Amino acid sequence: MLSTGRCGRSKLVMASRIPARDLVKNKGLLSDDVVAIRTGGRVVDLHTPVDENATFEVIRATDKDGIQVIRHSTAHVMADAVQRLFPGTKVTIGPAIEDGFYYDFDKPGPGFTEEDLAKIERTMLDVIAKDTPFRREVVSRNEALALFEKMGETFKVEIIKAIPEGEEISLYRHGTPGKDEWVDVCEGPHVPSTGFLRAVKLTSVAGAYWRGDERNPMLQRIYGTAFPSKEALEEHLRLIEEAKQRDHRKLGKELDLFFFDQVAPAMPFFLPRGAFVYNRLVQYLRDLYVEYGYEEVITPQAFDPKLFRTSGHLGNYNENMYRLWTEDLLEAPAGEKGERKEPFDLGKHLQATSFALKPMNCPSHCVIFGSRKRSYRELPWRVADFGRLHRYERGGVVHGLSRVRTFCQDDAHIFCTQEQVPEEIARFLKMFYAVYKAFSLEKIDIRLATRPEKRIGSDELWDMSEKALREGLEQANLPFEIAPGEGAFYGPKLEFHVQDALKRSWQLGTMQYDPNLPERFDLKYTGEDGKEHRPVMLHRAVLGTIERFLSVYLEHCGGNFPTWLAPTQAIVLTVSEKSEEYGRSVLEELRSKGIRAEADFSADKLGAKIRNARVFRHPYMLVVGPKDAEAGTVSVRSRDAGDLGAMPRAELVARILAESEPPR
RNA sequence: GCUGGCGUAGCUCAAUCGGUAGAGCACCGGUUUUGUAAACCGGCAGUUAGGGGUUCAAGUCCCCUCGCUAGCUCCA
Repeated sequence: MLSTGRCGRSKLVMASRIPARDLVKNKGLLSDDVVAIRTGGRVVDLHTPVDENATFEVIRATDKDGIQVIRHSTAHVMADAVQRLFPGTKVTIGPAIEDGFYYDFDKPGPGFTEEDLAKIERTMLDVIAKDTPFRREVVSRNEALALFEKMGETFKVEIIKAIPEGEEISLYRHGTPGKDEWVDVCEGPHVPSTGFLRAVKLTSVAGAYWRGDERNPMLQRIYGTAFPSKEALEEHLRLIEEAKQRDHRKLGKELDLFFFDQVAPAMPFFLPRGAFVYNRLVQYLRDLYVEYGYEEVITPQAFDPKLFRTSGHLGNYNENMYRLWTEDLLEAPAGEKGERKEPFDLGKHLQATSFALKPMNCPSHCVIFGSRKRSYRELPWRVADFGRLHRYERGGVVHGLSRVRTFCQDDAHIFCTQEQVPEEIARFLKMFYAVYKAFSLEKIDIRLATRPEKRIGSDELWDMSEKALREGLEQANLPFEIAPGEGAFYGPKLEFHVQDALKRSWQLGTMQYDPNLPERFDLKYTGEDGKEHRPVMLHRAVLGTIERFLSVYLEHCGGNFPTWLAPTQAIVLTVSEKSEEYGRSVLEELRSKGIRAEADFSADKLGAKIRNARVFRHPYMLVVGPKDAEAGTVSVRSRDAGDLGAMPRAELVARILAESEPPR
């Protein structure tokens, strides 16, 4: 079930086929760590019959594909253990995933508990200890259906029925035949025997919909992971622990950056230190906007719902919009001659009239564009907006700063001609890469998301828009992948997937091609030919939202903001209260030079002050005592470089100022 | 929204079977005057998220609401 590979020619060439194991053995390549081979473009395990003359390469337990084989095999062992411990539980699917595997179960009664996981894990270890081989068997569709119908495995029956006619159906068994054998319909591949599974761990349990559709019944999903060795598993668990330590919600509290309160669910309160970082990010972008030719506007917060009816958002995204009512809306408007045919429906009336908090900036920018006659000479017009947006996100999806109900995008729209699109994309990409380099986020994968099934606009229009984005990428000479059907309903988009220090990938910035809004707002410019033309609109954001970017960046840098972004760049620590006067003069000098400095003049011992300062991860700690006062120095301890020794005050000031601008 | 889990002082966490709500940090006061990762003493701090119920007795058991959380679904 790893993938839906094809194997339609098995009947014709049976005579010359041998198990992959024999093929590997014949070539003298069989060793303990071989779990599968790659041949004819697919991965098959050692149980699978292959052409005896096939060319192949071996896949070892430590190879990427080998680990997938191990994980999927572990999923089988887990399902075996679950069905043994919880009779009546039905199996569904159990694929290998990025960090491990899962298996979805239909369990009668209550779900699995943490204690259940421990029990299941122990039973799995028993199965592994018995080291029985995985056995592969090819059966007919009817044999497979009969077997799983008899077992009452209704989900498996559904899966078998969905396998296309003519495709080979294989079963995999492990355990002792006639005794404790376990069978699953499965395409493989699997490891040779259960004993190959040396390092397994169940991690969590959660609900998941059958076939990923929320209209379907919810199943119980158990997540686990497996590695070729105990050491690799431990390293993985260590990384998870590290990620927990860097969780931006934890760092936000520790560093006094932001917090949440029940009075405004999923809406962050930025404290002074967090607000500084937030504003510094915005300032950074504003500076780049000067360089890249953007103009910033400020637009209203709340709008007559007519605006969103024009844009098409009302109706489609009604349930995600915050609406405002005012006292006067609660009364029925006076009808014509005081007579009304239908009773007053307050709900409908409010829906029609109450203002909406803007969930995006684009409609306002269309209003601005359309507010007067425009010339082709004005294009491309790049209009930026740091407006506050609100979206009522469903309860289960909000998460720290990464998914909130009020946020700010580093939003801009580019109104231009069709011909200008590739050039604009290239220009955006240049800025995008400059920004991410400045944050040392340098591994970026680009995906071109193309037309989805549910969409508006003609195929010709989509052909043109997708071509424009593609040409932009090609012009910038950047590699990209296609994400078929992943585009927005109104146009294709570029997604930027950014990898952080812990090798996790995040989608942050975006660029979207939108031929829809200019149409709906009937936007026009006068061309060189004196005639009216429809402009094209590009939506784009570099960071995405400030909030989400901050969550990713916090975890990326572990709270160690670079000097240019740190809310406090240096903290003065006096050795004793006797040095307060000198410390104060250092503090004032730094501040007078525009350095963000603080001081700890408390009666704590120096060790305690250093410890406190380290918790806040200030880039510089400046120890001052009688010796420094005497020499006019500060003893500098750098967060990143350690003890730098005594330094003249002017030298320190120069050093910090040199680090106070973002890298370019 | 769905399936689980959780909610105790500003923070991190205790509280046995349903039997007097407690500790460290932070904060406030005092002692100490310190040279590179936590000095010492004392004090303040709680409608145990909110509401209802069971019970002689509820932080603990049951129900509802709110919030958080792991996933699922969603993300214009």
